[in-house]
Amino acid sequence: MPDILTPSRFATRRGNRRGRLPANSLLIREGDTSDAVFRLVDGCVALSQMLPDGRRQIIDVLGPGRLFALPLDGPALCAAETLALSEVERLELKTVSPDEMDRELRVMITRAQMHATLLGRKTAMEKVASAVLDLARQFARPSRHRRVARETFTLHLTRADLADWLGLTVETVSRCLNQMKRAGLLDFRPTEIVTLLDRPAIMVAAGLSPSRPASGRA
Amino acid sequence: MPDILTPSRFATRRGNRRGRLPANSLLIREGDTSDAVFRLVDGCVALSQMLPDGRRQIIDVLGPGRLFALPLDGPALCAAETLALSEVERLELKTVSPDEMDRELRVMITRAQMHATLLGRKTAMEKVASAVLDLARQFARPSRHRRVARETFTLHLTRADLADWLGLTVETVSRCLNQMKRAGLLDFRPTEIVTLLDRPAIMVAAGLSPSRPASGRA
DNA sequence: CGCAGTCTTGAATCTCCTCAAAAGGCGTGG
DNA sequence: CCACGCCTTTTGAGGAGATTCAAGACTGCG
Repeated sequence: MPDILTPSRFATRRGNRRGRLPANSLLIREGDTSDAVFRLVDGCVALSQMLPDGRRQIIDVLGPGRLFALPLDGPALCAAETLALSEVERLELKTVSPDEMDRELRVMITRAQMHATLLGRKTAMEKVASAVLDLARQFARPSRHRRVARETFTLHLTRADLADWLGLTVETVSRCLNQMKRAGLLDFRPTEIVTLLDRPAIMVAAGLSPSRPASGRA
Repeated sequence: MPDILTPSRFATRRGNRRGRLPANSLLIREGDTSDAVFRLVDGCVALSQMLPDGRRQIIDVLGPGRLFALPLDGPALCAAETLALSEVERLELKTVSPDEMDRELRVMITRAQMHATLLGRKTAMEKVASAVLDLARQFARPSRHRRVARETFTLHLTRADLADWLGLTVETVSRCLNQMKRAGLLDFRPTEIVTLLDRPAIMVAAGLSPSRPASGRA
């Protein structure tokens, strides 16, 4: 169970605008409204919705730089929770430039559209491969060996998080990931450090031609 | 196959801002960019994406009043096509108030988020029931008998469109719809006029408590 | 060291898909 | 007006992919 940490409590942390939060902090509850937005400075945040019976869907996984908790019209505001130790900045709504808000809204839509195609039309394997590519871009670690360009990233999500993001079950996610590992497409030593060993093959597995961009941001 | 009708060709129709388009007109192709947006005055438009191998996902189904083809950052602009005889207004980007653009962006996000939950976490039956409720709201027909409040709407989508919207197959959509019909939840005489006979039961079938709003617009 | 939580793996089950065929609608043309 | 063809929809039977259920392995932590 995530700790609860509402926007107001967050705001009172030394009265300032910036805070460091442990993993699994619930920043926003579904249905909350507020006069502020948040910027993820470092770490990882997930936006999610729940069905009445407890089924969960993670709408988006955010990496450093993303804004969240933008005020939306409908009643369907997402819950937001950290998936890793994160640094979050609270911004008064009025202090955010319309341009920046706008840009974030567009990023959200673009990503939501791509994700809808993933959820509705891709196989389990394609979903997992697509997720790996997206996370590799958002959470890339500087490669230690400069010569071999091996992409590595920190997987902040648990299998359960991945499942809720991709519309699968934990077991299916695990099976796909290990299948890719056995096939030599990627590797994960501890479960949270993932290395892409064969990016073109992963792109094919994701249902993309090995060249296509597939980015969701500018 | 839809007729093609690019924004430029549309714009040259008598050089004016408004046009009446038959069903299955392709208004925007995936990847198009433009300096204008469109407002759906009457009819029905679907936004969709295709995977390289032809699988299609309908991102959203728009009813009268909605804006579409807003410029987005990423490469993932949707194709837009009419699903019915529609009246569409072309608006120069500069003439649209930022507020209105903003509002539409928020509607799109809210709906996209709800739809992600539907695609990732609902059963076939729940998906179809949810779709029926959404369409009933967007395409409600004035009820003839004022006394009995029977909701009726025009189903502009084919089974194939519904399938591509809900991440199902035509057959599954047909089976769910007919199952609801046999259970007395709804009726469709010609396939395109749908009547809600038992709204609470449909809401339950959609995975909602029978009271919850489930709206995606203000 | 041992417990709790996460992850992996296997076997059985089920939902939804695939394939196939028949039925219904609708416009065209005889 | 009916016949024909085309397209959409419906329905059935069988199969596949993902889920469910269940157990065991691994990891981190007190």
